[in-house]
Amino acid sequence: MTGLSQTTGISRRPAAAARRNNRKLALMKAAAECFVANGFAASTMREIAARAGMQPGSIYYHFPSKKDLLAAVHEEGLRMITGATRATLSRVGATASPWARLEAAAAAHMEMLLEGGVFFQALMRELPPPGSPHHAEVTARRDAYEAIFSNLLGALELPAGTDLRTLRLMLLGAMNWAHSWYRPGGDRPADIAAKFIRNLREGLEG
Amino acid sequence: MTGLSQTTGISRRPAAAARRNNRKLALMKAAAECFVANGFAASTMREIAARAGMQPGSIYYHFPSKKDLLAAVHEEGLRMITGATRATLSRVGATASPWARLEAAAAAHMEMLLEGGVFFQALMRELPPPGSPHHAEVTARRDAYEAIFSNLLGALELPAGTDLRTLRLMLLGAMNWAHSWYRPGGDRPADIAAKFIRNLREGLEG
DNA sequence: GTCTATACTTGGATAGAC
DNA sequence: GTCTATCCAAGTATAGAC
Repeated sequence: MTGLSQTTGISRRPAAAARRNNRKLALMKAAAECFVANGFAASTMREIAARAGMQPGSIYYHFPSKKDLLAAVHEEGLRMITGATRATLSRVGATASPWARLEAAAAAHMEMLLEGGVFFQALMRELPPPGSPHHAEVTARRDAYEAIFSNLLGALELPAGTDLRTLRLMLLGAMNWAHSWYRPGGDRPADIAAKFIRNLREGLEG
Repeated sequence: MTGLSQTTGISRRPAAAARRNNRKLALMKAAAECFVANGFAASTMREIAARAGMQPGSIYYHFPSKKDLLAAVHEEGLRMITGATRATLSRVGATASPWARLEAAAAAHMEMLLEGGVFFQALMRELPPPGSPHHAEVTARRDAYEAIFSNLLGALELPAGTDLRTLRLMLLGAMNWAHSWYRPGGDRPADIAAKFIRNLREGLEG
C-alpha cells in the first residue's frame, strides 16, 4: 500500500484499489515526464495521455485538470523524498555523530534528486504558480522537508557567528542546483554530497 | 553605446540607432518580465506587446519569433553579468588576495542576480530548450562566464584532494539558488556572498 | 474506467495599410 | 516602425456512448 491510497480513500477491496492507484500513478508518472521534458505549460494533455497509454479524455476521470496533475506530482515527489531521507536517518541512528547524520541525509537527498526518477526532477523544474491554492500546499510540504536539514545543522557545533539559515540555504542550494549539471557516469550522488559536506566541514583555507 | 548595437549592426547615425535599440531593449525587458512571471510557454506575445506599449503584430518587426525573444533576453543578461563581474574584478585589481578577488566576484554575481533586474531573473528561470540552436549558444556563453569562477578558485591554495570542479559547481549552485528564496529587506546580496565564502573558507568544524 | 468526437478558447504568426 | 485585422494551429475540457 503506497501513500497514494490515502489521497483517494481507503477501499475495502485492496486489490481493486491497488489497480486503480496504479493507473493513477502511471498517469502521474507520465505527466512528470512531460513536465520535466517540456515544462508545465508546454506539456499537453494529449502527450501525457499518449505516454500513459490512454486517450486524452480519459485523464479527466482521474484528475479534474492539468493543474491538479502538477500538484499531485509535486505532492507525491515530496512525500517520497521526505520518507527516504527520514528512513536513512533512522537507519543511521540517533547516536551517530551530527556530521555523519548530516552527510547521510545529504547523500539520501542527492540520491533521490539525481537518480530517484522523474518525480524528483519534476520538483526541481517548476512549482505551481505563486498565489494558486496548490502553491501554498506544496510550499508548506517543502518547508517541512527542509526543516529536517535545519535540525541536522542545528545539532552541529559551529563557530560563533555562523548564520544557520544562510548555511541551510547554501547547502540546499548547492545540492538542488546539481540537477542542472549532474550526468550519470561521473561522481555518484553520494560522492557529490560527501564532497560538499567535506568542503563545508574542513574549510578550504590552506 | 550598449553592447546591443553590435547585434543589429553599427549605424552611421548613432542617434537613430540608439532610438531603435531603445525600443528593442524595451521589448526585451517586457518579454523578460513576462518570462519571469509566467515562464516562457505561458507568456503570450499579446501580453509582451502590451507591457512594451505596442500591438502584438509590431513585435515581429524586431524579432522573428518568440523563441528569438527568449534567446535575446538570455544573451543580453549574460553579456551584462559578465561585464559587471569582470568590471568588479578589474576594480579590485590583480594584486588583491585570491580570496578577496573571489569574494568580490561572488558579491557582484549576487548583486546582479538578485537586485540587477529582470534580465538576470530570466537567466535563472528557463533556458532555451535543449537541442535548439539557441541552447548551444546560450550555454556556451554561460560556460564562458562561469570560467571566471574557475580561474578565481584555481588561484586559491586549497587542501590537497579538493575537487575544483565540484567546488565551483557547489558555490555557483548555492549562489544561483538564492534567486528562489531571496527577498529584499534581509541580508544584502553582498552579505550573503560574504557568508557563503566565509563558510567555505574557514570551515565549520568547531 | 476508457473511448470517440467535438465545442470552445487561446495564441503565434502573417498581410498589408499607413 | 507600428497598426489593424485575421488566419490557422494547438490545446483544455466536456458530453455521452460503451
